[in-house]
Amino acid sequence: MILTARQNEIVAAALTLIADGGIQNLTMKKIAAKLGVSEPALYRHFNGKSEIVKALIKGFDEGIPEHSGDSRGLAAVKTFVRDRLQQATENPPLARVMFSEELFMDDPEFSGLCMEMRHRHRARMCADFAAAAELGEIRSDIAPEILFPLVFGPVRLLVKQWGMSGGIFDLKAKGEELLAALTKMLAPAERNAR
Amino acid sequence: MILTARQNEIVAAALTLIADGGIQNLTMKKIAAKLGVSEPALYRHFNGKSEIVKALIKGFDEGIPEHSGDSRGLAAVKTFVRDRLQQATENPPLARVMFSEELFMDDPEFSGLCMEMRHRHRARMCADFAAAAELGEIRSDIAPEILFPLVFGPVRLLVKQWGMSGGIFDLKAKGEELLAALTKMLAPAERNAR
Amino acid sequence: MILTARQNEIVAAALTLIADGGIQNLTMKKIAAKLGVSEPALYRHFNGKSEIVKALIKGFDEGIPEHSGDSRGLAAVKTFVRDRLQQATENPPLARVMFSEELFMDDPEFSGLCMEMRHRHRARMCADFAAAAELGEIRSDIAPEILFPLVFGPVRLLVKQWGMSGGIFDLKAKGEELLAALTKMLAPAERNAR
Amino acid sequence: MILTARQNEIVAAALTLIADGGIQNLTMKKIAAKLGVSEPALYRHFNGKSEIVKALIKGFDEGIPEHSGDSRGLAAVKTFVRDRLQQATENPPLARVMFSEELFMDDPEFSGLCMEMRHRHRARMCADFAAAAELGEIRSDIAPEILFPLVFGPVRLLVKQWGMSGGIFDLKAKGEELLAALTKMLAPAERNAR
DNA sequence: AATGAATGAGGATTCATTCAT
DNA sequence: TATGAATGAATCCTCATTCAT
Repeated sequence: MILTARQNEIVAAALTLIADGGIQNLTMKKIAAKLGVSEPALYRHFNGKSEIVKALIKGFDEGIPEHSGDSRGLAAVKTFVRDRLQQATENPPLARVMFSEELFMDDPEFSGLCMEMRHRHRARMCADFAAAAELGEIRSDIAPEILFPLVFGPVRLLVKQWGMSGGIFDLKAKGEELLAALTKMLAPAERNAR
Repeated sequence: MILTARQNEIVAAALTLIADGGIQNLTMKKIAAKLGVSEPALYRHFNGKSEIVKALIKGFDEGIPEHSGDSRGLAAVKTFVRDRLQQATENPPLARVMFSEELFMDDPEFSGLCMEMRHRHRARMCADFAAAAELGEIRSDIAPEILFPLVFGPVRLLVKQWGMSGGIFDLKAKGEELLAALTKMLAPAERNAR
Repeated sequence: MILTARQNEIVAAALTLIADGGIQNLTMKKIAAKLGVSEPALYRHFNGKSEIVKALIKGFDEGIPEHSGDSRGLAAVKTFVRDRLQQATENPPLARVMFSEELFMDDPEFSGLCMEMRHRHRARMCADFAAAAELGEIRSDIAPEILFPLVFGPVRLLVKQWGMSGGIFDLKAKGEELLAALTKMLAPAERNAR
Repeated sequence: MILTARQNEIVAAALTLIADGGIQNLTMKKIAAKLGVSEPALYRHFNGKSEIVKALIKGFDEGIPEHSGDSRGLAAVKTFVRDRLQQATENPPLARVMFSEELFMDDPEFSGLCMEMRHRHRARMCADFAAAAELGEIRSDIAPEILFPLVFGPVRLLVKQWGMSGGIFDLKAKGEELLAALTKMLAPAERNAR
């Protein structure tokens, strides 16, 4: 989906508004005010409010490469995590919205979109977990579908807290601590023995 | 905080509405309709909408005993987790709201309430982690403040997914799987020991 | 009209409320709150809000003797003025309402009541002016119906300003200054010559 | 303050409504109905009800020249009075509202505005009274601050009665009678003179 | 004599959206 | 491409009043 410059401005304004005050704070009037234009002007660029929200949601996917490049297994998982942290760091409002599917979940129009994204990412990560286990990078006594919440639950919580705290701590540093701990915990039993 | 029967009905209706369609779906009109009364009737029982939301948020705390009974360390953490799962199972709408602080975060009136609760629970869990480490129940090479997201990130994610899926899987069973995995991962590296 | 003790309390509360915040501030809820009772309780004592307002308006007449006692002419006018100042001093909220017929004028139910009172007082004063002129107490080159606004316009303005200022100055003293000035101005031309 | 055509229509409608039924009668719905538009349409032209009332109050000042032109002393006072009568005659609803500060007094937002206006006019008149006394146009045995209520109390009462009576008499004619009487009463006591 | 619960009517305001210009 | 004006539907909330207790 390619957006015009104006469309990008609108989506960015919408994101900031949501980050600032939740979905309730996202009104056409406020978007227009943020851009310094009148409300009807927005309708030149989007068919309506939901189109804006949809563009915003789809924008989350941007910057998430479809494939993990040449990395595989544990490395691919870590890269994925680090990319999310990077994304949040670069666009702090995103951090407040990124993992708050419930914001959009209520509207059936958006919940499908969100679910599809979530499932896609999940499937990808599960494949990587399986590869990692096979490669002996991580312990194999935990099912991949359990590994997913084990790894991404903490990541989401961390990003959310960072967003809600207004970016009071160093997200990337804390993220690395988390990854280190996870690495330790997921290490194959033999390694523990060294 | 003791609520009258009618107040409890109102709060329950409000919870259902939020679970159904987010905060946006929580309107006085809809609460009234759910109870089969007129809107103004609600104002006999609560001073306004925010009082209802506040009562709802405070209600989360109910059923969460202040202290962990006689259990300590790891057992206390597990009990806390199981209590949350039980709470969600008993009151499914709660599962959709319980860990969605962002729903209320936008309103400064509620965000304080939520934060206080969160911090209280977190402090309690961190103390339990520290005790568990000291008792040798869990590994001691991970700081308690990292342990917290490591354990509760997955729990939150699981509960949220259960809520959003409409309770399609067995929350308690999946929760036990999660706890089992966490127990494994957090186990002290015996072969490594001293 | 004889009111019970409770009715008097209600009317007094109503007067205070109006003085405090205008007719808009007069609600059954606030009257009830001021008396520490529930709203329905008020309906035991008055048939409704308008009955309360009517009682209040009629109360203005209380303390205004039907006849000027044994005084006549200028003295009767002065007595009437002094009585009004006394009434206001004794019951400051009254000062904010006393001469604000427009407060009630809008409701046809009350405007009649007010008009009748006003006309009655006016007729009485005009008779006194005529007597005063005949007695040679005041100049006779000004028609009584013009004398009325000339004397009571200033009195009303004074009382109103006192009420609105929160009683910041000495109403009676200023009233005497006013009466003195009026006496001078109304003195028969011959007197001026002395 | 320059108002658009629509804004002027709205303010005029508001004035009529207040004149008709007091502040209680001033509702957005009724203003809208009077203009034949929907309620929300009003919000394109004013930010809210209080903005309308404020514009209305400020409008009172319009047509009141800041300075008394080239007239001074007694002439300036008379001009001011005649201007007020003219204003009322031209816009009868204004007559019912013009001197009813208590209508707005309850709302602190408006009472300040009204007081400022009143004080400004009063100061101006007092200066003119002082000048008149110095010029020997009026007697000097009455203090200017007493002269003010003496002159404007009657004027206000007259205008109010005219407004409340629905314009049943000739305001300007009665006003001239009043001015004539005041002129007589305020005339310096020539025979008394030094 | 008093209350708790309820209500229909109405209050101001905000929303996303449309339309003529 | 943008706007000013407008709107129907919805928002929360307050009003005076009634009724069973």
